[in-house]
Amino acid sequence: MSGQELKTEERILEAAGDIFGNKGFKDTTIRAIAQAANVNIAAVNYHYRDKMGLYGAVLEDVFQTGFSRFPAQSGQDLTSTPEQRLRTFIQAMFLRLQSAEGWGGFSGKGRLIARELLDPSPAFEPVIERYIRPHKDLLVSIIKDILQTDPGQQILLSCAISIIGQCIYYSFASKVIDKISVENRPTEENIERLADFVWTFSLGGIARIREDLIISGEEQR
Amino acid sequence: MSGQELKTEERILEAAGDIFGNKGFKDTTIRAIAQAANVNIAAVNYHYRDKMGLYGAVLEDVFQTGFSRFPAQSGQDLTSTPEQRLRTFIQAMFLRLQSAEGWGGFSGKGRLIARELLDPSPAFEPVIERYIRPHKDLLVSIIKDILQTDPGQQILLSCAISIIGQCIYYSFASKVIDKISVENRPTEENIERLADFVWTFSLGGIARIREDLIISGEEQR
DNA sequence: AGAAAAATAAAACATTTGTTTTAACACTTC
DNA sequence: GAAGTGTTAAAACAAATGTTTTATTTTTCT
Repeated sequence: MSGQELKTEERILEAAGDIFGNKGFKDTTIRAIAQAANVNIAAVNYHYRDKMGLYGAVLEDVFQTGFSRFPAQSGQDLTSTPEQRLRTFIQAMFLRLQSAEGWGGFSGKGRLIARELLDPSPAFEPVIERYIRPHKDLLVSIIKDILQTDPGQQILLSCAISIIGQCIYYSFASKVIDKISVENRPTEENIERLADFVWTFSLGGIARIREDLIISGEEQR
Repeated sequence: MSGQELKTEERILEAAGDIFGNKGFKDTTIRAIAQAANVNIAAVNYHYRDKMGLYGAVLEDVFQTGFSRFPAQSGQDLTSTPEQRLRTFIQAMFLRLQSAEGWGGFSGKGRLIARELLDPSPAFEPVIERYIRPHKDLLVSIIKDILQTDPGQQILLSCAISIIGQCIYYSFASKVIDKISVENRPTEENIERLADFVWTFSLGGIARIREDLIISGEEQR
């Protein structure tokens, strides 16, 4: 072995995560990954069959570690209020997307999910079923508890999209946000504050939607 | 001229907008554009110097037509409430991003902005200054009017990001949203409803932020 | 109409890049 | 320790693709 910490296969996975995240699938060259991982070009094909195979492995790895390190619900969630559960959910989302121990915020793997949302690859399909959909279901159930009524899938989903959209936009548009306002850059120190802002904003949003539901419900009588 | 409606230069611009939007810069080949535009490959280089030159022209054209067709404020905005102005702003944003007369929603140019937010190209810089920044300033001033107080740039910006994030997420993640819930797909018929949902949600969010400001303001005394 | 300029077309070029091949090396197992 | 298996390295290949060149056609201007 060539005297490095991790072995070839893992070094490739690590380097590939960063470069794929930063530049996207097409813009990433196997040669760049090989160089960053200090590995021969052929090693990539040897271990992962082809570029797409490597990408699929990266995707699975990134989601696996991200969701296990920052679960969307904490242990004592069953006893806490739905509002608190929403806070846990949003905080985890920000930490997962932005923190260095997570997907590395600015120059890291967090942008992989943004890329997949924009241009889903075949490798994303299983990730959706295993991670995204349950994640969405959890959020919807939290929202339902906050609303204290079931307004139907359409409105629940709209609420969920509004919340997720806020969170992901920070990692999505980070470069432009940075250009316009440094203070709102999702750095390590800002993460918690930004997450709590989104939390408060979303609670207000849900509350207003609830009021609207009640009003239109009364009108219908 | 080869018996087509528009002349070569414009046909290239039109085709390039769609393909760049759908597949991104790197994934788009000049040959594909030439074929879609019914034009020789060399015509692209002849009229736009190189691929990047064409991309820059597309970007400018897309933003120019988008913002002139769907301005973020209507004529009588000065007399209307800030809440109504926010509604106009959000509706315009959805129409711009999603309608067929705008940036074409699902398979169109709306995704160009998403791509630029993720990976800003040099050609985006002037677009930011000419369109994005004034657009942001307008939104911030509306929010300030709704809050009836100035909480400082940081919170104003956070509000703006939360609102913009919701809007853009629909065009950003449209493919995945479609996979999870067809009802929330931003089609022509859904646009207005979705925009009004985001509007209501955001008004609630801003209201809650305002309450928080007042509380923390009183505590400080 | 004729010359000059602009536009279009076809082919050739040069570069990048994913992949394969072949050989050398390292490690495991009996 | 030798055979076999797994891994790494260098070079070669083949396809894709942006760009240029050169020739031809069309348009414009006087």
